[in-house]
Amino acid sequence: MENLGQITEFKSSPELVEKLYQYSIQKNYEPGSIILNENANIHSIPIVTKGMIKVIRTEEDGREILLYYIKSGESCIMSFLGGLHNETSKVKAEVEEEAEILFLPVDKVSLFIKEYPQWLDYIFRLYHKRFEELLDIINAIAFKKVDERLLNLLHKKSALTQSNIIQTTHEQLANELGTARVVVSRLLKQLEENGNVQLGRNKIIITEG
Amino acid sequence: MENLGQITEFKSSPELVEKLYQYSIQKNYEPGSIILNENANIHSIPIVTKGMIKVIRTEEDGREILLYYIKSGESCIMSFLGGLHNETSKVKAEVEEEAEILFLPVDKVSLFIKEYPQWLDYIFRLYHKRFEELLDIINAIAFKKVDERLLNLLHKKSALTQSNIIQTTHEQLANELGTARVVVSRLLKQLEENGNVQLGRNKIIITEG
DNA sequence: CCTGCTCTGTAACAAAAGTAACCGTACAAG
DNA sequence: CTTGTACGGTTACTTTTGTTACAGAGCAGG
Repeated sequence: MENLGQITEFKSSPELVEKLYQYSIQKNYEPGSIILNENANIHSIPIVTKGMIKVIRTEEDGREILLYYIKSGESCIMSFLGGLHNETSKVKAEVEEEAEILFLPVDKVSLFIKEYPQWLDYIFRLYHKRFEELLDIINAIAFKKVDERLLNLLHKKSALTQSNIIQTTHEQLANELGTARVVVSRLLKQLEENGNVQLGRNKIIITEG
Repeated sequence: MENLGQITEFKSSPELVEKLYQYSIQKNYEPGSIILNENANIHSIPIVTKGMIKVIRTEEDGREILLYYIKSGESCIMSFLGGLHNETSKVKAEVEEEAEILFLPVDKVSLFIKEYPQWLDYIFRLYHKRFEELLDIINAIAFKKVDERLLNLLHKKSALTQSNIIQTTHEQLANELGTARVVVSRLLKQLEENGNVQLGRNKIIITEG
């Protein structure tokens, strides 16, 4: 998705698409860049047009947990509400894959809601999606064991990158799951023994499913 | 709150309030009633005008976890989005305190969005609130130990009922925290020894804070 | 006053996850 | 080639939470 015109809700309104491009500022980011920091003020909302971003919740002591990914064509809906209410961000957003992002000033966000019903539909759809993802996360951390969550995460990453080779470190995975590196190493070893994965340096190969 | 006109967003539009009453069906419920079941179809969204409702996420095996409370004047925003997209509910809603609820058909929900900006403001505000509550829940179950979460829950209940005497059973608390009864009993005993609470049958008295 | 029910207290044990410490190995930079 | 650093493997141990099982306490209804 390199063109906002491809977004379902926007197909019926080229005018909206044009306005979006007109009022947004485009920026490019390398993997690892921080788009949005916890407690940062929000002046504009990001719409991802290329690449992928991950949204992370952090605890004061530095521990983190992955909430969800923002894929191309999607926006960070938390920024949206935060911006609307003039609040600071409750999450951190980090670039996972080289990304191109449009930043739309919050005043335009509100304006477009009044003028373009498609824009509101878009926002609602994303809201809905994020809500469900958060519910899934809650179920996972409340009821699932770490090994199952780990395997799920690997599958999700595999699906996102459309490859069964995952480039990451145990430390990374531990952060995203909100646990410690040793735990991940231990469980990965088990998964390898069970034939679920094959381990390498900075690399995990999924050998089933 | 017995009157929708008292809701911040609605003060500027008595017309909207009138319409809400006109198109809604009012029902009354006893504590323990289930307003909305997981996987139920959503034809109308509930607006609580009296009492309190709790929203619960359940796992297939019967385990549950409390998400948040819907207080008087608030609505179940999950139903809203679910209704909009013609989906089934992902959560269960149970009456905590004797409640009076207005049910507004989903088609009216969409209609009002177009006609009354206040209605949209209301929806956005609730969305925002729920989102933050979900984030808090995630932080709690990911990073906090059960004893801390238990104490938090007790304080929350105390604040909601404006009383430091909490009427509940250990079983109840365990369900809301997504853990087992023995665990809660054990931790409550510890809290009692630490002087945080005083225990009785069907009753917990908070003795500090 | 007895009976049956629900609620609570405890013990003993198992499983899962967290923590600390240490070592070897791959890899990049010099 | 050497050296420093990041990464992964492993051990030993603690803490936390889950599980099972059972006994006593309070309470309502007959």
